Amino acid sequence: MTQPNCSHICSSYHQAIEFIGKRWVGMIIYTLLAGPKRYYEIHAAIPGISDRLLTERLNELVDAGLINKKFIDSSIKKVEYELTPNGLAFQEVIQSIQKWIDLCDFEQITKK
Amino acid sequence: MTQPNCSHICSSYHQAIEFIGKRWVGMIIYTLLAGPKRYYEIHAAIPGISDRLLTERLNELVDAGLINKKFIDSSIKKVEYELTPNGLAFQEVIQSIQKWIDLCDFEQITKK
DNA sequence: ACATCAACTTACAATTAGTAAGTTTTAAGG
DNA sequence: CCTTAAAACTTACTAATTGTAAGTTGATGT
Repeated sequence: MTQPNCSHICSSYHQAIEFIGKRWVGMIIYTLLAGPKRYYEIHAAIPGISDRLLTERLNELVDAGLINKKFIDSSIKKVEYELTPNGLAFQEVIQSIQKWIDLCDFEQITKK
Repeated sequence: MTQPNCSHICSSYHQAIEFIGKRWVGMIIYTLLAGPKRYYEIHAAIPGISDRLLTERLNELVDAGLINKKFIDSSIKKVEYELTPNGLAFQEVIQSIQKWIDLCDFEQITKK
């Protein structure tokens, strides 16, 4: 599977995992799996995230094509975010992470 | 799937994705899927990682129970790292990430 | 005995994240 | 309408994490 000096697959995997591993990205996508949400709803659903980082991560996710930003009633202050097909497809990654957590009792891992 | 105010599953998922999302963690596990490796071999297989962070991440992964550290010939300077069963199980997460990358043409996403 | 290599450490600079306060539209109440 | 408040950001600044580069320690090889 892995060549000593890794190439195409390895480097795109590297890029991908560093991108989706950026702080809060996983949680934001997870939250939007339940359907489109307003900015303040996402904020409320993710305890601990700050305005600054939420805005930044949302913009990055929009740039990456995983999220769409919609202005409701063409108003600047009524925004809705929703997953694109690529963002939705990420659900399967989340499910495999959840399976892995169950399998290896992750709570115990982080409680040391 | 997701309740408005997320609970047990959500928070362990959060912990898990923040942990595996820490810089280089994904790459280190990926590299060790090919079998046990010496410190310098892991270092060589992951372009860009520094000594400092490699040591730090390896220690964290050992603490989390995803990697075993073995001293060869009981020498301090001959070390081998290998995945534990929990670490190995992470392979399925990696595979789902790779499927997702193929599906959504990730190269294009990061090249903006 | 000397140089070299593996596996770290340490010190410090640069980047990224967290905190808190301020802005600007929009909507709602009196 | 005039004021207040909320949504969706910005900005300025502090704290934490990462990157860089050099140094340390204990084998190994010649």
